[in-house]
Amino acid sequence: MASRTRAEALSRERIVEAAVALLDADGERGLTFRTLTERLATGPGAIYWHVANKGELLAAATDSVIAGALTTEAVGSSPEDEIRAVALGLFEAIERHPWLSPQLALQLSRSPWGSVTPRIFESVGQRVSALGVPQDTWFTATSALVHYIFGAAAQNAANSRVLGSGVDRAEFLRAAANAWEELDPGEYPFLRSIAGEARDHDDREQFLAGVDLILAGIAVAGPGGSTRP
Amino acid sequence: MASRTRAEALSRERIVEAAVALLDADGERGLTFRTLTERLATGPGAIYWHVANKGELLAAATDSVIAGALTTEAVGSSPEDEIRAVALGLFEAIERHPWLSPQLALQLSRSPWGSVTPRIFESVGQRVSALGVPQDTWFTATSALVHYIFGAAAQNAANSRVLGSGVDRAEFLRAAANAWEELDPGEYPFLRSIAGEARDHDDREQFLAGVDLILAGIAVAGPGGSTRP
DNA sequence: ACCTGAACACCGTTCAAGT
DNA sequence: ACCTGAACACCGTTCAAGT
Repeated sequence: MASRTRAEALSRERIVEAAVALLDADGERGLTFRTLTERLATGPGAIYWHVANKGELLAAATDSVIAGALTTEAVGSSPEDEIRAVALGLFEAIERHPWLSPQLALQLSRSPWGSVTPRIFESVGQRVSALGVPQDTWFTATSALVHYIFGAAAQNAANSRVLGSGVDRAEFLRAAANAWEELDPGEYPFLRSIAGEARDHDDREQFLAGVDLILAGIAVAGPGGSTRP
Repeated sequence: MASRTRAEALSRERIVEAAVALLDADGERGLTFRTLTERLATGPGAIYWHVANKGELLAAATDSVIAGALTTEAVGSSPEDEIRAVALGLFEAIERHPWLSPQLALQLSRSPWGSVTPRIFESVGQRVSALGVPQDTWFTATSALVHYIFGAAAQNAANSRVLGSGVDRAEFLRAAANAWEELDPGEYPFLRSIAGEARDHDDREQFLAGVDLILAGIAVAGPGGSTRP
């Protein structure tokens, strides 16, 4: 214990930084107060002096990574392109840090007024408000975009996690498609029908197609108000 | 212990049923093997005979509730109306069982090829394929709808959970809107601008507006292919 | 085949005590 | 003000033993 050199004074930032490293290395089960104290060469009490509990620590780790992903915004020519860039930035952040997706969902479902969700809503919402559609559609449009980004990125992260563990991508997609094709035709006609096209698709391309679909909806639903009869 | 009447033989269904009841009563922290064995008047070993581990139990509980929500489909006149009905059914299931939303996100991000996600994709996707848009847009369209449903419902469930604990709805919305209005105008111009309209809105109405927005996008993006230049 | 229940390894958190 | 580290309550899971 005395042999371990203490780098510098403990701080909230250093703790969050270490937490992110542990999460990146081993997922959520990799982050415990035991592993954290070992890495920081302290006791649990020291961490509790800077952080209220584990939930707050996870929230802070999530917030830190998301903030980083949102600041690297490529300035696009159009609001649409900027929205695509922000969406892709979040998509890639979740791909790099797969533990983010359950965590984002937890933040969303536990305290949507926390710091992470507002940050993302603000970033997307600013571009939505620049699209030139009526203000009363801004919130709905932003919601649709943000929720789609979270969900699609989560699903993609799950795939790449499997792929990360030494599985061939083509083989994985083939296996998944085959599994879908072997579903009961009476019960799962839809999944069977799209199994073929799932076999060879580009994840990023597919993701952006969804963003574009929602952008198209915003453009058409905007001027005319609701499309519902 | 001997005083407790054992209702009938233990089974996977009885265990899942008890798990749902515990989750409904106290959320995810309400379900432990201690509370479960007490409720079922057995030991942990008995439960492990029917269920592999806690993760599988949570997945089974989620699957059971979702299956119930999907079978109560109102047969609508148009595919659009049926999609709205399915969406609203899921929305209300998540509202009734708030523990569903983190759980659905977890299922999605851990094993999208599990039983819950395919079930929902199938139900929505069947209606999407009946919309008359080209087949190569089906998957994207279904993804956008499903992810939006999950995300928006999660956010709504978080709100109603706060409201459930004896907080007045109007007061809550006012407090949230006020909090948004007090954000740094330089950093959060968008959230500030929509704070007013958040003050009085109907949750279900708002949710369906998002579904309609995506439906509009499907209709317009469908025939012409991608809208991206 | 199905169930019992003590035991195990591990976890988040607390707190009196130090500096 | 900040840190130490033993201790506590609780958790999921196992397994030899029963029926």
